[in-house]
Amino acid sequence: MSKARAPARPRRPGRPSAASADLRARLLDAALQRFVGHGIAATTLRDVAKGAGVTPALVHYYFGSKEQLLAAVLQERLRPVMRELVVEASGGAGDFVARFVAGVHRVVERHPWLPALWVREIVSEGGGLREFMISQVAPQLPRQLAQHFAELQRNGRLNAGLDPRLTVVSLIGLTLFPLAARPIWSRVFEASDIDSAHLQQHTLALLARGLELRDEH
Amino acid sequence: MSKARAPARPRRPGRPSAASADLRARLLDAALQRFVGHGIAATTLRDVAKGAGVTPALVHYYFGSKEQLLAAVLQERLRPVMRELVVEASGGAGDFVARFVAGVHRVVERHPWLPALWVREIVSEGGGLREFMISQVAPQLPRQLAQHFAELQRNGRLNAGLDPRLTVVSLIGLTLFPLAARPIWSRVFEASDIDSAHLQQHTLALLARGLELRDEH
Amino acid sequence: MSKARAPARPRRPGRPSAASADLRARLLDAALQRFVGHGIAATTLRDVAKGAGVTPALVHYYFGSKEQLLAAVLQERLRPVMRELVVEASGGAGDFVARFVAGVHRVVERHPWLPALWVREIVSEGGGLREFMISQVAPQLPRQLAQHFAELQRNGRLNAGLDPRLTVVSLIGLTLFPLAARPIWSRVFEASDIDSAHLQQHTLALLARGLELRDEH
Amino acid sequence: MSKARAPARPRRPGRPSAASADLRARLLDAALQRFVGHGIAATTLRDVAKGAGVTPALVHYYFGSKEQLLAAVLQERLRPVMRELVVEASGGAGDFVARFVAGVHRVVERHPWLPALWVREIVSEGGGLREFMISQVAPQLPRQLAQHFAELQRNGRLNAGLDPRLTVVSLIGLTLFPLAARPIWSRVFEASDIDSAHLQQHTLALLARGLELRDEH
DNA sequence: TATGAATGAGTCTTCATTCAT
DNA sequence: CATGAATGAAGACTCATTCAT
Repeated sequence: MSKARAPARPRRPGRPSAASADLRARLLDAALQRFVGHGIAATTLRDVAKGAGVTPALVHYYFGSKEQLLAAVLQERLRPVMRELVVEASGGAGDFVARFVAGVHRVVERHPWLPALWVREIVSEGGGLREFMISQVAPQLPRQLAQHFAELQRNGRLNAGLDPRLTVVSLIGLTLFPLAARPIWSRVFEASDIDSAHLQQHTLALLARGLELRDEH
Repeated sequence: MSKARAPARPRRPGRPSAASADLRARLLDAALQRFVGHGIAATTLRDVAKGAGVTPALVHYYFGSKEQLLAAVLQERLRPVMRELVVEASGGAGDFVARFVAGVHRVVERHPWLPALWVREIVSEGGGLREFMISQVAPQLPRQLAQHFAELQRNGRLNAGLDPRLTVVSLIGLTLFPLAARPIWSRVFEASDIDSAHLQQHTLALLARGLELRDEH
Repeated sequence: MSKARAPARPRRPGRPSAASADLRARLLDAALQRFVGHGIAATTLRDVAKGAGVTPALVHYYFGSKEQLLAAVLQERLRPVMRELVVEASGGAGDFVARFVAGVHRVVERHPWLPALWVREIVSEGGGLREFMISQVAPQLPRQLAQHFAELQRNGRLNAGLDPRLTVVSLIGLTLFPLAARPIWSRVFEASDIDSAHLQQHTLALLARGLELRDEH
Repeated sequence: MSKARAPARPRRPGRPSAASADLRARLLDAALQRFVGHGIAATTLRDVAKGAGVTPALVHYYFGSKEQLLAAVLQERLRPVMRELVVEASGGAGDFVARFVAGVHRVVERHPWLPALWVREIVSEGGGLREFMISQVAPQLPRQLAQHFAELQRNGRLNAGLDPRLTVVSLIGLTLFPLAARPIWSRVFEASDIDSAHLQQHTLALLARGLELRDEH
């Protein structure tokens, strides 16, 4: 992907028929699946084509280039899910964090591929989506959260020893990260008994005390 | 047809000359750097060679195969660092966690590439080192920590709402993960003011309260 | 590390276009020519490609692998010719041998590459086709011939000093072998005057007496 | 071998020490063994080196190039054996042929690798030794034999239907060739009972009648 | 005398891409 | 709208050869 090639001209046909729209969706799904399971860089058009039961030439024909296929997956598959993660930065402090944690779990339940993709392609150095994340998604949610935490702290309703910005990072490190790492700790601890509810409960138990959240009376 | 040969002769010379030992180290460094920055799967021998200023054939000559190059990097670069992470699972409870956090930071300061590699190749689905981690490294440290937490909890010295095993996960999600994601939050929050000490302080502030650690008097 | 893929997709298109069928045939011809002239092991895809005026990648595209190219040449070029060699093991004794010798010469006239390929890849130690020969072709013809000779011998119509099995070997050593070695004796004896008919006549003169074949009256 | 490379300068050291002469012999033996078993073209210097327990660089050092290694094997291993094949073209006619057949068998008994090498590298199209054979060895023996047969025929002591030159070819096709093909017919006919004596007897039985040899009274 | 280090060229194979149909 | 055919560039790996030591 990173190897520069001749720039691919945009190819999308004028107005896709119903059948073609279906096929396009299947291609995006197949691509997303490979991206999640094997990484963007390691995914070949042949892989995607095989996953969708079509020829590699077709995949190229629909998207013009591998790069544009990636862009399409981002815009049409990842971005909507990212939007679902947005949480109202309002309400009582404890309630707010609880809603965030529950929100992450709810989204992941609907899109179980999210944590894996997020870890590999956003958190990882040189991940294919990091730029996308920073420029398109991040400015909105994390900064809002950080500002909200800062305000709570000013009002004495957040543990004074914390950094509001790092608190956002911690929040993600305690929600999305454990979900991404689940295959590992599940095996290491033989923890097949830990389900989503159990995990949420643990996370909230840690955060409630750790953040010293105090709802306004 | 396939001209079967010995699969990959052990290439390391009996007693390498000084120059050769240097070069070997340079190759390992170059490989590690690419592994960290672009992923193991996406790293070609040509990349490594270019990074070390030699020909691809030489890389193959020194290690016999890409697979053995990876093995060498693991044994001689990653494994020693992993060993440094081990923390005495003893001492007062609060002290113990503080030592863990400080230990992670100390190791990462010496080996800044660790978090990135860890995220991509261990946490990521299908990461090249997950098996290495689970089979070689993991059994020791995480289980010890989990048992230690369980004991603390039985003695009423750990937040009763937590799961001892997930507490280990949380610990990592609050230390190694923020260090891996630093390039992101550093840019999103324009947080060039946050250094290692500041990050540790935040983490400990969250953990001290969150875990409700109580040292025995 | 090795990016496992399906080992070699069956590449032959469902219904090849006329042009593609032509090209495929040209590739098989080019491969056969190299196999005959330089040996299977020493033939590279580049050689075959150059012989057919295409790129090496195309050869791989058509056959999937060097191994499968060889298989195709065997099935579609060698096997049919081997079938032509089969001789009815019946009729009068002298007539039978005459038919065999004439048959070999007739086949070789049509496929002049046969003796050379046969010597290098079947007779030679480790030849690429020996297994193919022994398992696919040999069981039929040579054993039939040997049994026929044995029966003739029992009936007193074959030289009693011979071994029926070795007689088959002798038959080949007096027909296929001289044809394979022709470039040599042709040069050594400057024997450009010896044509196929002359050679057959010599062979039959030797065999008629040597085998002491007696037709039943 | 056939790929033209930079011409290798002759390297043989001035006067080899005893140890070096031993080593040289071991290298020649190892090379011959590989040549016989896998063919000249498929034999790498590494193969030879491994067979002799030395480094590939040493093989190259001793012979200057792969081509010169081959030349050395020819001169010092094959040529002496070829000389052993020479038969006095004299004596009674039947006796003469018997001596030839016995001679071939005797030589092969001492150098069992001869038939295989001969088939692959002399008889085979493009074989590495064909030129060597034609230019260095052939002129002597085969022509002498042909002339002898021609004389015998003029004197009515050889089957008049034969071609004296082709008779030489037949002689070889009935001796050296069966010995080379032995692994095949041994398996096809499950003929482990056929030993050298049996084979000679069969061959002589065929030739005695076939050639209609008549000793002068 | 011998060899470890090093390399350019070549091995098979895969990939994204183009294009005629 | 879709794809089989075709290819240049790159993938890991091997080889004969050179050269400093």
